[in-house]
Amino acid sequence: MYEIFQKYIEEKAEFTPAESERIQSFAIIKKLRKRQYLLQEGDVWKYDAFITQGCVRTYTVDDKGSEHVNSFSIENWWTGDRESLMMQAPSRFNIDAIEDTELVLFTHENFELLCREIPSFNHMVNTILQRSFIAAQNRIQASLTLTAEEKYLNFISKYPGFASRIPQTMIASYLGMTPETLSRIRKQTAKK
Amino acid sequence: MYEIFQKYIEEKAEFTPAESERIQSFAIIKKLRKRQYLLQEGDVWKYDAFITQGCVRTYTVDDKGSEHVNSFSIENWWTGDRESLMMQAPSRFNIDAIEDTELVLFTHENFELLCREIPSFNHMVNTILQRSFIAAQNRIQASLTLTAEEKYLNFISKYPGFASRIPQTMIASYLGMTPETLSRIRKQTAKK
DNA sequence: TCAAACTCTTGATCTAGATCAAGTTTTTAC
DNA sequence: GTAAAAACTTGATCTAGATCAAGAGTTTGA
Repeated sequence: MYEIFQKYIEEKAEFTPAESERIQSFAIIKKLRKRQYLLQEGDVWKYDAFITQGCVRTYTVDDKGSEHVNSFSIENWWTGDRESLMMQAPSRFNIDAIEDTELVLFTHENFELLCREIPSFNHMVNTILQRSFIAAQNRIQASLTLTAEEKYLNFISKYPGFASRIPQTMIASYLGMTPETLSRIRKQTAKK
Repeated sequence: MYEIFQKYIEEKAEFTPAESERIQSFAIIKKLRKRQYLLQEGDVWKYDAFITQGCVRTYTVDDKGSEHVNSFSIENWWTGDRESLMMQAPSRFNIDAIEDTELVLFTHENFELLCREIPSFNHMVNTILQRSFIAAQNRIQASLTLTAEEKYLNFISKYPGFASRIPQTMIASYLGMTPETLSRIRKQTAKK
């Protein structure tokens, strides 16, 4: 499924055939079965990972054993733990597959090499990072200003399609509320 | 106060004298009096802004007129609205000075030019962006997992010194709680 | 320098959402 | 195909933190 990644980068920037080949030469294809881990808490994350098919979640587990979902990533998105990658430190996060998933991985050394060698690749990566940062800012803003119901409505309007493929329990966790609260909200909003 | 910025970039990367001069040639020095705006909601943000002295806050105002503080930035940090900058769209944020403040501004065109011309500048900017993203992720994680008291303790341990120069009302807003709640938490924790 | 306007504190009360509990439906795995 | 395990729903009750209110500092600006 490398073609999906190929198509993605060609939409974002221009590459010569030689550059495309260079990029592909570093790509590692990885498949995950549903529930399989991509990263476990305590391990150091070493890749830049792009999803070509499927869906993963990034979450932490607290002292009481409850899970807190930090993010979902589906096809045409990136995943991983940037903090662990950058600091070369053990990750606080777990990442596992919600569905059978296919990814394209690059070791971070190779990824940085590509950034240095290919200006348009570097520029693309930078743009993606900026967008990720903006999305994170918006999520913070939402968590400060919205009620539980507004958070849910905001979520489904921002990510239509997610609600149908991700269990409600996980969505509730992502939104910072209990599954019971989400269930009641859904009942409420369905009426309207 | 350009020297403070000079010192900052030299700690982050290596620059030839010609490069340093090139960077400085684009710098705009800006001073803000306490309460003065750097950016008002509805305006398009056009700069990359570094604080050499002082402190600003970034916040939104909701329909009911209440303010929600998104972030504080002090000397040796960057500020601005990346979303407005990137999309060239009116900002949802206000940025104003909590203290008399001095900044170094670059128009975004000049800033991008510097990124293209000077690889170490580009690399530095990229690193900063990555760190900002990581910080945003951590803030999301904290907002999902911590109680009000834990959020406050986390804040003062992460940003010692902030508590003494920023009004409590604003800190409460940043942490997503009311000033009354923060006041009570401070009373509680002072005892221990 | 002094009144007006903020800022912080403390108490009383309220409420959105959490927790606990139990039943129902859906998914999974052999 | 079916039993066990998850996932979801619904109701009853509880609680962290919000809201409302009022007094005590502190800052500010003419």
